[in-house]
Amino acid sequence: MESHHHSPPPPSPLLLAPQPSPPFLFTDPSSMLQNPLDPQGMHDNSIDWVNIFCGKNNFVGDHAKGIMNMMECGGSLSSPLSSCSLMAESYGGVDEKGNKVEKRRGGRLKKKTQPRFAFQTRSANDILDDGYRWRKYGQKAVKNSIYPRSYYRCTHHTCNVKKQVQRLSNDTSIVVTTYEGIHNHPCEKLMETLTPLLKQMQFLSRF
DNA sequence: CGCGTTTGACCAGCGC
DNA sequence: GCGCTGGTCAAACGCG
Repeated sequence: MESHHHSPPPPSPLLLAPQPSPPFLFTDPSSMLQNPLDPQGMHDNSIDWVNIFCGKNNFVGDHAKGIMNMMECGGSLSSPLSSCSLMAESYGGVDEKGNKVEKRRGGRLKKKTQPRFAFQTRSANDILDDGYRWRKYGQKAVKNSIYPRSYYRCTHHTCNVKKQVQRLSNDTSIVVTTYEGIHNHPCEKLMETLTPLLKQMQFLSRF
C-alpha cells in the first residue's frame, strides 16, 4: 500500500465549523459557526464567519474548488477526482445542539481539542495524494459501514495532524477524509509546485 | 536497515 | 458490572 500521499493544503483555520452529523449538512450554520482560533469570540469580532461560510461568496464551496484546482495542478493525484465537496465537520466547543463539548477519543472526552474538517471525494481510490506524508497507525471496522476506517498521522516529527479515511457504505464511490489539527510545517509538494511560480512572478514583477 | 503497513490488544466513555 | 464502540498502541511483518 502506498505509504504517503498528498492532501489539500494545510487546513485553513477558516475551514473549521460546527459538528454536523453525517451527511455533514449545516442545518443552522449561523447559530453554530465560530472562529476556531477564538472559540469564545473574545478577541476578534471583526471577522464575519457566518458570511464567510454561508454568504453570497460561498467561501467553503469556492475554497473546495480551490483545493481541487491546487490538487489537480499538482499533477500528482493518485486518484482521479470527479467531484469534491468540502465539509466542516467538528471542533471542540459546540455540538449540534449548541452545547459545549470536547472532542472525544474513542467515545470519551479528550482534554485538548483539535480543529477538524472533512471533505468527500468521489474516487475509486481511498488514498488521496495531498502533499503530505502520512503513516497509517490503525484501522477499525465501524458500525453501520461495510468499509473499515483508516487512521493516519502526519510523519513530520513535530506535526501532530491526523486524518481518518472512510468510504461511505451507502455510496461506495465517495471517500470521506477527516483531518484533525493543523500542520505546523509547509507542504513539501505544494512548495515544490509553487516555488517556480513564485520565482516567475518575482521575475515578471520587475517589468 | 529504515520506513511504513497490518492487525490484535488495549483503553475509556457510554448505555443498559 | 458488562458489552459495545471508536481511537490508539505496538509487535510483527513487508518492501525497497
